Amino acid sequence: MSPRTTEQYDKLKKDRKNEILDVALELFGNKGFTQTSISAIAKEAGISKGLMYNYFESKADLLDGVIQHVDEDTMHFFADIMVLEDANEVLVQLITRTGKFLKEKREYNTLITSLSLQKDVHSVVRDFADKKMVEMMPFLENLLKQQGFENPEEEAVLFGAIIDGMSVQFLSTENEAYLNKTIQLLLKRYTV
Amino acid sequence: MSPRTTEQYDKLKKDRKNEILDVALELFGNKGFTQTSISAIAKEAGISKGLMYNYFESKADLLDGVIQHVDEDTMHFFADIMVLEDANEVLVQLITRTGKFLKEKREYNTLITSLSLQKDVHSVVRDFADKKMVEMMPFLENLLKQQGFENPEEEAVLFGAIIDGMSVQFLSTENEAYLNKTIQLLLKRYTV
Amino acid sequence: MSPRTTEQYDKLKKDRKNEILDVALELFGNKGFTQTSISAIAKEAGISKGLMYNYFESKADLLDGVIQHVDEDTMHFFADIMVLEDANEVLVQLITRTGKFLKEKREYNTLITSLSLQKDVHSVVRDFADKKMVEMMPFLENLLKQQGFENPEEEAVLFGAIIDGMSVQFLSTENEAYLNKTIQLLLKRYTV
Amino acid sequence: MSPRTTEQYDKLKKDRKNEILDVALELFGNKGFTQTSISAIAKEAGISKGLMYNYFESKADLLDGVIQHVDEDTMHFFADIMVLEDANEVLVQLITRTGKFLKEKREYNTLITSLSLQKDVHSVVRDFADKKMVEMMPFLENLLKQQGFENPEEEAVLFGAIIDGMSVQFLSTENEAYLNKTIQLLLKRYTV
DNA sequence: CATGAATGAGCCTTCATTCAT
DNA sequence: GATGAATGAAGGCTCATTCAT
Repeated sequence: MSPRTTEQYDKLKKDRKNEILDVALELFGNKGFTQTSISAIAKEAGISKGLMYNYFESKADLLDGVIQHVDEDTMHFFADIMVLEDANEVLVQLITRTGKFLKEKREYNTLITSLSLQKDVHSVVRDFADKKMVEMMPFLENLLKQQGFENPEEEAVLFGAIIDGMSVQFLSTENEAYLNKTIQLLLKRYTV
Repeated sequence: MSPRTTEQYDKLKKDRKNEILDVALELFGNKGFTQTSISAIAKEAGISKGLMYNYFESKADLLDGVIQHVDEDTMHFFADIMVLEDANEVLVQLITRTGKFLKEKREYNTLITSLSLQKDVHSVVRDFADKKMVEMMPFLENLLKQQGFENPEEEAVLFGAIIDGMSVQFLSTENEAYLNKTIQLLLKRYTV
Repeated sequence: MSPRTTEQYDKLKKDRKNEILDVALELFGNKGFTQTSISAIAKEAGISKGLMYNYFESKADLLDGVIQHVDEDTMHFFADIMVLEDANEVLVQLITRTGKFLKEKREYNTLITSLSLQKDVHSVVRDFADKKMVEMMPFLENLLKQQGFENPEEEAVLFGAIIDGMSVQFLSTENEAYLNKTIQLLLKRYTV
Repeated sequence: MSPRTTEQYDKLKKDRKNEILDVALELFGNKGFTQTSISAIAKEAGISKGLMYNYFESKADLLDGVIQHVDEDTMHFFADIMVLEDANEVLVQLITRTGKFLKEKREYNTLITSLSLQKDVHSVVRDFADKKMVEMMPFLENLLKQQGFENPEEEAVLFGAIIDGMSVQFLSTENEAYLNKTIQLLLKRYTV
């Protein structure tokens, strides 16, 4: 009889939006952004094509939404590492959580990696990549210095490359055993 | 006015095919496979759209062609390394040539990496990746053993990860200086 | 908290309806009927899309409403002219009020003119145009006869054409100065 | 066996293009630009929707094409009037040819008038309207002066209004008899 | 009475592929 | 062998209209 309250609407809308974002992430991640049609996402989400545009202004906007949505999760994933005092413990967490992150958010990582390989990358991704580099490297360097490495700067470069290589290998092959193995080796070399 | 000989025709056809493949690689690599239209390739190659189908059955077939075409180049790139006797020299060549390969065949590497991240990957790419893994690792292990590494198997895994990480970093950022730096570090660590 | 009386409701409903009609007229007139969406009207009127259908059965019905709504105004605009006894005064009023009408109800006039140019015009507009012709011409003829014109029938045709030409020129160019100038010329020629 | 020559292609393409332009003009003129879909034009022209884009880049481009196409005709319609020496003869031609132009190019005139009533008018139409005003009025003034009118400037304004009014009346009602009548009155008043 | 989520048809446009010449 | 006109199936997006609440 009476219309829904604003709160009810907001809740409903947010839930549905999240559902769409989840479906979109799965398809974008597995098939690629361009290869995934709005229709496919709508069908998978069980809604009409038109309704998609009630939640997102355009396909590009949906992509933004997907990335930001997971970015929040990502923060949670690594947030409390920064506050740890022991450098060794930070490295342990960094390595193991990266593994967990890759497994649990595989579609997201695949999507981001794919996008980063394209020339006309959405600014969101480019910004993200830049930030990662600028913020991460000095932080890493400092950790490795505390671990007693002679050339922490050089070691940080190699460490970063191993992480990225391990990631792309896992995302390409989905070989979880090999990922676990590489993580063990990282722990062995960089932590005690 | 005399008709061309069969050989001349074959030569012409091969040249033209190679030109198409070159153009296709450039566009596929920079814009992505899906984002590149047959029309665009034809126009860039200076031929008609229809003629494209004289050389390739479909867009997918063209992609196969592109990959195989560069694969031959790739072989040449690394072929004579295998016959070297000195393990150190092999590693030096392997590392430096990988750098050269990334720079000179950037579009190709971008294309392959992109494709390998997709679920519905063309079998060609999947096969290629598998082969790389199966053949490369034991070869690498052997080299590192000769270099005196205590755990050559483990070291091979890390070496491979660094190579892949370095690659994806370069392909994403196109930062050549950083690539060169990483190559130097690889040489420092794995060769004398 | 006491329920509103029926009268209050009716009043409220009428006010709201008029507001919708005003907004619709403005948008239809400036952007065109087809180019104006129900959503845009609802948003501009500050009500929900759904409520629009409480007042109007369809977009076409809303258009009907808009036209009839202004038609009432139009009557008021010209109503008391008819009762004037002096033919000269009637003409003066007819000419000057037409100018005022064009300026004050520009959107309406633009809308009507636009609609009248379309084949599949809503019957409302067609009827309106016919009526205007049938009723107006004899009335005009009579006036011009009283003003001493030798061929009042012919003069009425030209007079009507000037009015329509002046109108469409103003609606197209929005050049108010030129409109005023034409009005002065009309007064000069047809009144004393 | 051999492909068509460039000339053959050009001829074919031009013919087809003209056919599309004719159909588009008819539909745009009768139903309005926005109300006419590319599909409808293609169907009426007996070709596929996709082929439309082989001839015109977009719907807006097609509109441009339609307008320019008829503009050429328009020039021919009025071109040789300018060179006549006798002012009276020029006016006779101007009036009668305007009538002919309205009848023979009714859809075009309807389209142009419709477009000129919209705020966001395509620049082509706006330019056209401006030019008409700036070039036409002094020309008209001069003619009427030669015809012995006391206030040629004022008379030109009225003459122009009658032409425009007559036009919009005909385009709205399609009443050819009334158009002819108005033309006779114009001739009577402005020529001998 | 009032809301806005939801639908589905239709719109403009692109593109791989075919085919008459 | 070579051309580019032609097709038809999508794709992204808009919008009038309906309906559960």
